[in-house]
Order: sequence, then C-alpha cells, then structure tokens
Amino acid sequence: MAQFNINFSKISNIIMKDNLDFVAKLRNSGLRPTKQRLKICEILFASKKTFHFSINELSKIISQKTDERISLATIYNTVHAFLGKGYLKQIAVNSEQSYYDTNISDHHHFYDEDKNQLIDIHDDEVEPVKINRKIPGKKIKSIEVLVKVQND
Amino acid sequence: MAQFNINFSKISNIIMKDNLDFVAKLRNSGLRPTKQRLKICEILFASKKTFHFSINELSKIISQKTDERISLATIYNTVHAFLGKGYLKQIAVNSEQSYYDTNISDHHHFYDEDKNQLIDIHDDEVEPVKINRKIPGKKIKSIEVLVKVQND
DNA sequence: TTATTAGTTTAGAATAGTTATAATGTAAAA
DNA sequence: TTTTACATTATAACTATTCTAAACTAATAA
Repeated sequence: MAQFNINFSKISNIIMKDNLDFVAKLRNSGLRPTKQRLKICEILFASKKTFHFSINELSKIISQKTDERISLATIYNTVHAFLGKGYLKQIAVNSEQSYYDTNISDHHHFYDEDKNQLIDIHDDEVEPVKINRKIPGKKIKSIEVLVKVQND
Repeated sequence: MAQFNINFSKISNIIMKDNLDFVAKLRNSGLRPTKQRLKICEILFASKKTFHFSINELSKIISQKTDERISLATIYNTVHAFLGKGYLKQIAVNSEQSYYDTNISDHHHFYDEDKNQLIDIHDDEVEPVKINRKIPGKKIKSIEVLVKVQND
C-alpha cells in the first residue's frame, strides 16, 4: 500500500501531458525513458522555441528547474545520445566549449562575441552558399556559415 | 676571444638570410626578436605556402626542426602574440582543439572529418556569402564558411 | 508478479588542452 | 656596463570532457 503510493507519486510526477511524447520519442530511438532523460527532454524540447546551450548552461538550467540533481556525467551522456539520434546539433564556435542547438534544421549563425551568444540566421536571410569545388572521395556533410559580430 | 666565438656562432646561427626580415617584423610589432620567436617565425612564415596547425602539431614540428627545445608555454605565448598582431588566424572547427592558419586572408575551409584536416577554399571557389540581416548595434567581424566533408 | 538482464546513472578519478605563476634569463635602454 | 622591462621556462592550476566501476532501474523472461 505504502509502496503503491510512492510509485504512483513518482510516476505521476514524471509522466504527464506531453511527457508521454518524450517517452515514445526515447523508446523509438532505443533509449530508455529514464527520469533524467525525460527531464532533459522537457527542458530541451517542450517549447516550440529552439535555443543554443553549452553543457555548463544546460546544467544550470537543470538545477534551476529541478530539485533532483542530475550528474554532469549523465548530462554529457544524454546530450551525446541526443546528438547521435539527431535530436541536437553541435555548433563549432570556438575551442573553449561545445555549443549545441535544439534547432536541428540546416541553418547558419551569428555569434555575438561580446555576449558569447549564438543567434540563428534563417534561410531567407542568406543567399544559399555555393561551393564550386569537390574533394575527391569525399562527400559534403554540412555547410555552415558563422558570422562573428561585435559591438560597433 | 672564446666569448666572441660563442656569440658569433650563436648569432650566425639565428640571424641569417630572411631571418633579418623576421627580426624587423617582430620589432615593428613591439615584440622582441628572441631566438624562440625567430625559430617559430621561420617555421610558420618562411615558406610562401600557408598551412593549418594545432599547438600540438606546431610543437612537434618545432622539435623535429630544432635541437633546442621550446617550452609549450612559449609556444602558446608566441601563437597568442602572433594572433594578436594579426599574423595568424584562429579557426573554429570543433571544441577539441584550437586550429590556426598562417593564411590570414579572408577565406573559407573544408574540414575533413576523417583525417582531421583543414583545407583552404579559395575565393574563386565560393560564391560570396550574402547575409541579408543586421544585428542592431553590432558590426560584422568575420564571415566564415566551414564545409565538413567525410569519406563517401 | 518476481527474477534476471541489460542498459543507466553516479561520484569521482583520469585526461587533454590551456592558462597562470614565479623564478631565471635576455634584449634594449640608460 | 648597468639597469630595466620583457621573455622563457618548468611546473602548478584550471576547465572541459571522458572514463571507470559500483549502485541502480527499466525491460524482459519466467
């Protein structure tokens, strides 16, 4: 009886509303829907609005939004797993930190060097980039434009 | 007399041919022409051919080409100094390592993910990238295209 | 259900790249 | 020369990330 109550509160806490979608999403990609992964899904994918983050920033968001802490190792693991499944994109900005994007569509970025912040460039804001050269034996995996900006 | 010989061999060893140019180059930018900096100048700028390198790679080249070792700290310091003076460019590829380019002109890159190698894209190989958007209060510092390629 | 198994989380150790420190050395100025 | 400011160095410290191995938990079999 006591055990039932505990389990129920746990479950109701974790699985709610659109979290059912996340459970399916994870299961479909062969990832077990653990409470850590569901929490991270919620933070990353619950809003229609996409955003950019570093592991460090994600870690802070998690501690703000949750009372239960998630270990750094798990955050790294989860982000890598999501990258591998194509749910996240990695963005090369500089060598100090990795940045990730919940917007996985092909697009380019501004990088604000003063605020250390990425800003999406929408496809209608750039002329398509045409590369008139091929590397023998290689295929293009991605074409990314990074526009660095600073205060003027 | 003995001292004269020692100094002479030192100097003749260090300052020769186009190294005089490097002495001037360094002096003109307010950097003292030390033997370490001259050696690194030689490696980086003696050939007309430009190239890409990581600190680790540069360090290896130095130990191959010199019997006198240069400390890692000095290599970092020197590369940073040269970056600051605009003699080198930093390229954002991924977060594992910093890459540097002795070609400081505006240009784009292929990145071979299998060989972990950068390849210059010449200006005539890309249509100019047009960004039809401005960030208020910001000016564009650089526009860089990174084309990731892999074996096909 | 319950037991088993295979995948997951975790703290903490280990590693890699980079920066800081403080002592020693050296180029340039006095 | 002597002095002074800048450079180099070994090494410690730091930061981002990965590894490890033990404890845990979701899925599966019984």
